[in-house]
Amino acid sequence: MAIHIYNTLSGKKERFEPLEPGKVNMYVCGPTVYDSSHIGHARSVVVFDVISRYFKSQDYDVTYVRNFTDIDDKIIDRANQLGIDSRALAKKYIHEFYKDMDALNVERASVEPKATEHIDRIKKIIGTLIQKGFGYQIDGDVFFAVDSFKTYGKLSGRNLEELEAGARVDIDKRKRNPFDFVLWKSAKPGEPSWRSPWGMGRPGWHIECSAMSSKYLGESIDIHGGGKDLIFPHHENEIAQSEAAFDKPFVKYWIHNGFVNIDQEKMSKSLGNFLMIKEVIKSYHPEAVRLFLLSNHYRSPIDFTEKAMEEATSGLDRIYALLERAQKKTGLSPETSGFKMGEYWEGFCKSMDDDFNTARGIGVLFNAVHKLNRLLDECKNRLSTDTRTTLQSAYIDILKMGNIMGFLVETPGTYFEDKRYKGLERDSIDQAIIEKMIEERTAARKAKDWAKADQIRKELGKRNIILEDRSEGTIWKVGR
RNA sequence: GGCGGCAUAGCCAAGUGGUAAGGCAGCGGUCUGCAAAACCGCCAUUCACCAGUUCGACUCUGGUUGCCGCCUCCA
Repeated sequence: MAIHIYNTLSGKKERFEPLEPGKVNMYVCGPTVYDSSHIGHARSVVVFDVISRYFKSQDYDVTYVRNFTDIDDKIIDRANQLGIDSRALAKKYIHEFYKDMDALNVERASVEPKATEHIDRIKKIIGTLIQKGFGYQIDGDVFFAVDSFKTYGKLSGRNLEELEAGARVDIDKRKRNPFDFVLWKSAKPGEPSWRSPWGMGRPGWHIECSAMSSKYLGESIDIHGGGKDLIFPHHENEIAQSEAAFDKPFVKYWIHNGFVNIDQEKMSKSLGNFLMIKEVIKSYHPEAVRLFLLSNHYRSPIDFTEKAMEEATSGLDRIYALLERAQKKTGLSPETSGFKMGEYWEGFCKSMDDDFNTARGIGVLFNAVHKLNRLLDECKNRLSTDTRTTLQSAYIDILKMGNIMGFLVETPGTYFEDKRYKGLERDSIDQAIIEKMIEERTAARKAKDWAKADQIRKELGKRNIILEDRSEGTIWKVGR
């Protein structure tokens, strides 16, 4: 079964055939580091993290490049505002990005290059573009002439005439065409700058990706990704630059993820409703965030709401509860090596092969959870060899699916313990008191003093403590 | 104005030209001292609306309505 990908360039799902068999070269636009990362960044990064993991699981040799834009107008503006050095600002937010993404269990990309470390290569490409007649210099600025690139607009499905009709771009009279974009920008006094044949300046936004992508992955690559908003103009401009400079198709498959809305509204500066990752993971388990982000198809918009997050949390609890139950009852081990993947893994792969349909994949995961719970209910005492094999197979499938989607990495014990601890902290509850009350209740139950037992449970309920009487003993958890 | 997307049960959400995955919530039951958890059963004769193609469409085509995104920095 081959992987099929929706390619923005063709507007269709296409069978994935890498340029070089068995290898995947993938470039994803990373953040401009002038502020903390928000939940929208999380979606993009998580989606491509899962795509990369899935390719690896299908035995592809993946080279994944995700850049940092660490020189840019916004960074300079913000740094000036704060009265600090723009390099220090960039460094700070790169550090924060890693902190957030580590918390979300995002794997590091193969290469994570920074624009400022590739200035020479950027200048070289700009030189080539000027020499080939695609770029022109005015004062200290260098522009790309969109009219010189015949297929300009092929990614976003626009043409220059249409664009001009509804033009709302800033009018720079020096440009030959309003849509010409800057390759090299002259520096104002005090701004970070590099020496160049066109004077002191810095790279334009788009050119860095052409430079870094070609350096680490080659002049033609398999996959280039990013948020939907990057299609125009950023990715359109990247195509123009790269193809004009190298005379080769730049990217075979373009993948774009949809937005995250907050309570049905787009995150925007005017609404001030940017939801930062560091804030979200204070309230919700990072794995629940991943489960939530992957519960819709990556191209669809997804609405971040408290309700949706609570549902994701319930779902995650359900899976961990099953894993715990399975381990305790049967001694199934999380060791996956040496076991063949079963029907659920197969179903999961089928979903993933269809344009990385994680939403369907999660359905398969819950089917497996359900099946295991049922089997565990049915055989209360002894397990037949057949049942055991079935159990082990489904169990490993679940872990493997979790591994691709980047959750279920904790042991159930740790997961629930951590959850209790956080709940206690949040509600300022004293654990010793809770446990003492539970002991009293256990004694009352032993004495068949149901009235007292129920009274204690009621008391605990008032403190948001929920009990479960299991055969091995009573366990407790903190409610939401 | 141009380009693109979406409309599936109370909510979220997959989906194939052949008759609607999954999750959350709800209801009935099993289990339990009672609960909780888990399990069993129920929960869209119907997929915005109207035409058309077809033996047959939620799935294809055309139109209508509604919502959203991009076109300006943005994941």
